[in-house]
Amino acid sequence: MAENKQRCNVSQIVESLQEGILSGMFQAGERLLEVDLAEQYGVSRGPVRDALRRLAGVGLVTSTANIGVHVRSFSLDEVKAFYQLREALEGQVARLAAQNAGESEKERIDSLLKEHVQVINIHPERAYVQGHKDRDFHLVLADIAGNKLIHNLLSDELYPQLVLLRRSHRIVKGRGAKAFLEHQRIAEAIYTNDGELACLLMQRHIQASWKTFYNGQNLTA
Amino acid sequence: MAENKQRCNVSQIVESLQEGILSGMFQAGERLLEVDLAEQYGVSRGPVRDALRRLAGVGLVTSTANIGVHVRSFSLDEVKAFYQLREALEGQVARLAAQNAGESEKERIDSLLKEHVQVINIHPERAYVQGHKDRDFHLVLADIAGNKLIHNLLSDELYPQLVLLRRSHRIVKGRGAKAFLEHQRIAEAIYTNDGELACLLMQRHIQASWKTFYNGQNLTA
DNA sequence: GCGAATGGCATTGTTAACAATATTGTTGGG
DNA sequence: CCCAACAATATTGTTAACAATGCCATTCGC
Repeated sequence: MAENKQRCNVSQIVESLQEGILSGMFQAGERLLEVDLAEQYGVSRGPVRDALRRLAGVGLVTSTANIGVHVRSFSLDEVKAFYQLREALEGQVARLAAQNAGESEKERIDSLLKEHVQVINIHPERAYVQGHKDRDFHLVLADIAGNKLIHNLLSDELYPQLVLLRRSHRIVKGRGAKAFLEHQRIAEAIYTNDGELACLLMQRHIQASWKTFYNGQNLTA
Repeated sequence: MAENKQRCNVSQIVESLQEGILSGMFQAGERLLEVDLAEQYGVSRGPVRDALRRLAGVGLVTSTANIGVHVRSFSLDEVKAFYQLREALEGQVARLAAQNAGESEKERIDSLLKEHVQVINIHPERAYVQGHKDRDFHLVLADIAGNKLIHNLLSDELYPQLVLLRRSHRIVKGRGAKAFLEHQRIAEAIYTNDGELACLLMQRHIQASWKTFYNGQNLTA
C-alpha cells in the first residue's frame, strides 16, 4: 500500500501521513515508528521527525518523550470539548459571514447548496461530507467570514481532527438530509445579512451534530 | 543576558525561547539563527530545530523553508482576526463557566477579584496583566469552564500571542480599572449561573479591549 | 553608469553514527 | 507458581559532518 516514494520532502511526508491517518490506513492509537516511515519514504529519520512534530502540532498524533508518537484517539469528554469549541468558532464564522456577505458571496453559497442538493438526491444515505475544501459548506462560510485565523484553525486543525474522531469512534453515517436543511436555514440568514440569527442557527446545527454523535455512541456502547 | 545554559533539553529550550520572545529580548521580526541558539544552549542544532518548530506551532515564530525562522509580527488585520477569535472562544468559556460554577468555583473567582482590586489600588496605571496563569481572570474562567481543549488553546497559544502582539505594537498601558469592572460584571453573571449573560458580557469585554487597541494604533500611526 | 549574470558565503536541510532511555524477555529467589 | 531484579533488544534523542539553497557582493555586458 505505502509504496516507496523516493526523496520526499517534509511537507509531502506530512501530507501523505495525514492522508494515511484520515483514511484509516493507520488505526487510532497505532504507533508510528520513525525508522519504518523513514524507509517507506526513502528518507532519513530527520525529516520524518519533523513531519511527526507537525502532525502533533495539529493534533492528529500524540508525541511522548522517549516513547514515540501514536495516532491520536479521542475520549468522549474530548469529543464533547471539541464540539463546544466548534460551536463557538463556527457561530462566530456564521455571524461574520452574514455581516460580510455581498451579492457574489451569496451567489457562491447558493450555487454550493444547489450542488449539494444534487448529491443528497443521488446518495440519500451518504454522510454528506464533501471531499474538497472548496465544496464544504462550513469552510466556504469560514472563507467568506474573512478571518484567516479562524479559517486556518478550522481547515488545518479542527476539520482533520473531526474526520479522525469520527473514524476512531466508528461513525459511519451522518445526518445527511437533515444537516443540509439546517445549512439552508443558515444560508437564508446570511442572505438577509442577519449575523445574530446565522450565529444562533449555526450553534444549534453544531449542537445537533454533537447529539447525533453522542446518541450513536450510547447505542453502540 | 543569555548565558550558556549547558545541556538543555527541548522543552527547556522552548520555554526559554518563549520567555525571550515574550519579554522582548528578541524583537518582533528578528531572525533566530539555529547555530547561535545551539551554542547559547550548549546543544546541537537538532533540539533547537525541534524547539523552533514547536514555537512555530503555537504561532510565536514563523518558519520559512530555506529562509529561517523569525519572531512573528502581526498586521492590524491579523490582530483584528485575533480578537474576533478570542471573542468567540472566551464567550463560550464564560457561558460554560457560568453553567458549571458551584459554590467553590464562585468563591475562587471572588477571592481572585479581591486580590486584583488590591493590585489595582496600589498600581492604578499598570496594565493589569497578571504574571501567573492561576491569577489571570480569563484563564481561571477557562479552567472552571471544564473544557481542556479551549483552556489549552487559550493558555498555550492565544495568550502568548496576545502578549507578543501587544509588545510588537508597542502597547504599554492597558485599561486597568475599567477592565476590572467588566470582570466584576462577568463574575456577577457567573454567580447567578447566567450563562447567556456571562457570554454576552465577556464578548463585549473583548470587543472593548480590541477598540482600545485599535484606537491606540490610530493615535500613534 | 546601470542592470543582469556569476561566484562565494552564510544558513538551512539532510544524513548516518552514537548516546540515552524504555520495553521486553529471562532468570533467580521466595 | 508468582514476583522482582537484571540483561538484551528496540526505539527515541542527540550529534557532527555533508548537501542544497538562498543571499549578497562583485563583475561583466550594454
